[in-house]
Amino acid sequence: MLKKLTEEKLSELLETGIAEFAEKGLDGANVNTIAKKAGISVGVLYKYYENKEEFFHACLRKSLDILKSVLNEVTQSNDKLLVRAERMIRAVQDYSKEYGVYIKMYNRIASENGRKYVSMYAAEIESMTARVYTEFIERAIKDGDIRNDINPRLFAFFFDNLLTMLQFSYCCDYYTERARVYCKEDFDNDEMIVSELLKFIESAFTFSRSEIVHRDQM
Amino acid sequence: MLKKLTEEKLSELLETGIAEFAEKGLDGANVNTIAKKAGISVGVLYKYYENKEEFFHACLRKSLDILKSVLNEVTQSNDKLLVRAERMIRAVQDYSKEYGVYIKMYNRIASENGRKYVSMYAAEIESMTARVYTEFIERAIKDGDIRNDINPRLFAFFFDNLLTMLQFSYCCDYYTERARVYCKEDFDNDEMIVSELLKFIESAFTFSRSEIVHRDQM
DNA sequence: GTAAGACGTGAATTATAATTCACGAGAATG
DNA sequence: CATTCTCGTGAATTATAATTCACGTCTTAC
Repeated sequence: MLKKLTEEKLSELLETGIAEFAEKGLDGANVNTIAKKAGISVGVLYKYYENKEEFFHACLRKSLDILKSVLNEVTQSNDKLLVRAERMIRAVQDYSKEYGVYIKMYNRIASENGRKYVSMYAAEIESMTARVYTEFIERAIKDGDIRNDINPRLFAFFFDNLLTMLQFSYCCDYYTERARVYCKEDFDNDEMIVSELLKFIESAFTFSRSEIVHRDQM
Repeated sequence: MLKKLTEEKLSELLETGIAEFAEKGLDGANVNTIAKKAGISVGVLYKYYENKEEFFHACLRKSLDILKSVLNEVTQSNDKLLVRAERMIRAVQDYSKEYGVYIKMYNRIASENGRKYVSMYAAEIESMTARVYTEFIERAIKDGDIRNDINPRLFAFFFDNLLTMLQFSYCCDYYTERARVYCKEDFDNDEMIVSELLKFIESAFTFSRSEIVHRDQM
């Protein structure tokens, strides 16, 4: 059973690795199994990658690059904050099926502890979104689109926290179950999620305490 | 080097296990190492636990029980939502040092995939908070303390998402780095975090769009 | 068409770590 | 005080999975 050379086999190998690592983690996944599933021999895997960990990092990198490019696409726009927020929420929903494994990979490094590379990845990955969100919020404040009594960096942080958890909820077993515990059948109702989350975010960003007429005082 | 019997040695063993599993995960941690660190022999560990996985579950259970009891304590109160929210945020800050390992353990099952027990744990752990938060929001709506145009379960979900991410940010390497990327030095300013997060939550819960006077239109 | 070089193969090797067990040592029973 | 029973010890065993390498096939250059 001899194949010629490898071309997009390499890509397939990475995809197989991603699937396995996403499911079992760096320590849990088995290199021999990955090679077999990818239809190549272990030997050649080691021709391309020094060792298991290096291979893992290659898988991780590919995952993150894909996520970054998707994010980049979704982030590009000059719309108002809430319009962008809605676009992003919908993107999370739409891409969760297709890019679920990559999100799982993201979730995996995110739960690694005590490894030097963790904070490297964090800095790399989060810097982009942090900058984008923060700048956007700053601009929105300057333009008078949203309240001006907030710390843009922190609000960007909270905003991303909500989106991140939403991603996990759609893609990772535990978080999916958790979301179902909270939301019951509404979790399957994409429109409901969009509108309620937008409502939540909109209020947080739009209003300043002092100018409010409390509904319950009507 | 012969000890008598084991008493709170068992507890120490669990704590040692928790520390290791929290750091390296089920697959990454080494049973022999754990036993050695706990000052007992591997053999006796296997007298008490069928195998590594069962031991892991014992560690997990202990972690979760502790977290649940802390949560229970913090959750108990008849105060208004925002007062409770503030108490919870502060609790997250205060307990993050002391209970950091348990949160890491929580983070670990949360990032496990494709294991039957994951959804069991999720249902068990999240049910409690989901019920508490949801009921509380429902009551607040009925009492007219907060807006009534929201889905209580979803808002409870979003609220817990924010708290969960805050916990992770204080306890888990990746999330800490991520928080720092977003918040810079403000992440060390506990009061700042409390007040901004409260501001974020307060608006989300308190105001309904139609009754707002936009500040930027002044 | 053939010899050298390049590359993939997968069984064999090795490393690591889970699990066992023959051996005391102390406690309990008589 | 002897006997038995209980329980901990840690080196030895075994299981699992990472890594290697002797071999074969294909490619290419002449």
